[in-house]
Amino acid sequence: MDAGQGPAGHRQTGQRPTGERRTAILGAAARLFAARGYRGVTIDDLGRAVGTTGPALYRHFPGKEALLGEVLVDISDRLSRRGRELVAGAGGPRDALEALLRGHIEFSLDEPDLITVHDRELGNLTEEDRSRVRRLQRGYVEEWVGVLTELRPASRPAALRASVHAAFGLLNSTPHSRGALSRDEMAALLLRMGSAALLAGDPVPGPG
Amino acid sequence: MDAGQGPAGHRQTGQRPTGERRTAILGAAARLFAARGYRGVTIDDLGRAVGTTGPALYRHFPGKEALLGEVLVDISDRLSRRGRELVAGAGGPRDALEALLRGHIEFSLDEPDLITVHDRELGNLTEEDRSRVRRLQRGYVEEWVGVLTELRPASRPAALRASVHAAFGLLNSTPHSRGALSRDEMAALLLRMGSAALLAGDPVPGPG
DNA sequence: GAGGGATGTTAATGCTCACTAACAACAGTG
DNA sequence: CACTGTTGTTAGTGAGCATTAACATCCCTC
Repeated sequence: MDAGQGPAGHRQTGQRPTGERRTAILGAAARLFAARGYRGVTIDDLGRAVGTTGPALYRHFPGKEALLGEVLVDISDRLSRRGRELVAGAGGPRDALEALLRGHIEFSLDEPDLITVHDRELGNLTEEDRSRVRRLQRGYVEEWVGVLTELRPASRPAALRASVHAAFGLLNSTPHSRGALSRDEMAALLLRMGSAALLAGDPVPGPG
Repeated sequence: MDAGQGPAGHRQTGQRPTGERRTAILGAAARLFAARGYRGVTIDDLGRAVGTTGPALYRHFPGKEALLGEVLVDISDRLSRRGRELVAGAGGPRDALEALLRGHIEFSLDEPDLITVHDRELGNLTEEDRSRVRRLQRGYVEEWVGVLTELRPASRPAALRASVHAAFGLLNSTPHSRGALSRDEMAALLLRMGSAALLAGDPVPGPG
């Protein structure tokens, strides 16, 4: 039915297996937006970062806003999808919580740029992209809230949601403490702290 | 030696007791920078927010950058000064930690705008302002680290520092969970979570 | 080897915005 | 009431920047 290739049917030199440039631009965008903010990065900066000039970007994306949109939707999508999978595959709420913590920590240690951009740049999105990202974020939060509901039945949903946001703040702090600890030490520390914080939400922690 | 008034020797109508306009501009700057980011706010926005036009701002500040500088230095200064006082007035490390937590929570609930701007806009500062802010922030962090050192003698300084940054992330999450809980409920929740997180830093929490 | 699509390049274009100029109002002081 | 300093106002001015136009390449297909 078709030639079996993606939208751009190139090969041979191995330079463009499919959308390599596109992916490179998205990566550079995440990195630069994290470092200098959306408004602090110009089209020319982005082009230069991937070895072309600025306007070449318009061959791959309709504009700067769309670029940011794609980056943010991608992060939110990966986080929420991962959360759903982890919870589904866990044995019980305790297991699920640890899996969520480990998953989020892995993400924040591997991709601090994406974490940084994640809710710093919501305001620069199209109305449509913004609501997409918000919906995905809400879904991810509710995944955590669902697990916490089983572990802290005495807490109201509003308190659980606030707890989850607070835990995200804790877990996402890695961009602020770069390099002091090894990756494994940092992961272990965040796991202990995050776990303790989330389970400390109830005024009376012991059994009902 | 002088007329006994500030730099602007006005009164009578009661409109400008001293630098009222100046203070209003700083407040508007904090609010608008928090909402839309430094680059997303124009001089005209700032003027309009305080009932004048944009260029009037230059009668009070040398430029937009100086405005941001003053806001950030002010926050950092208040936080670190407060931290020093609280620790000095505490009975022991346990007391001091609780005082630091309560103080920081109060600040973040009372001035979410300042918290939001605090480390989001460091990159837009003059080199000089940036290093001033960094020095103040470091002092504040070290205040916390000093207290934690007594409570968790088994932890290395790097781990303590990372713990403190993580706790700040947790405590500063309030802008993300607005209005769901009452102020007092939120304060209590953050105190429990922050305390648990900071004391959970050691692999083995018990004595020796 | 001509046609065509994908991808780049350089040169506009037009808007936004920080900052400056030139001028006005006004209060307190001699 | 002239004098002066403070604070505003309305028009520039010039730089930066996203986007578009017009024009090259290159590769693949026929």
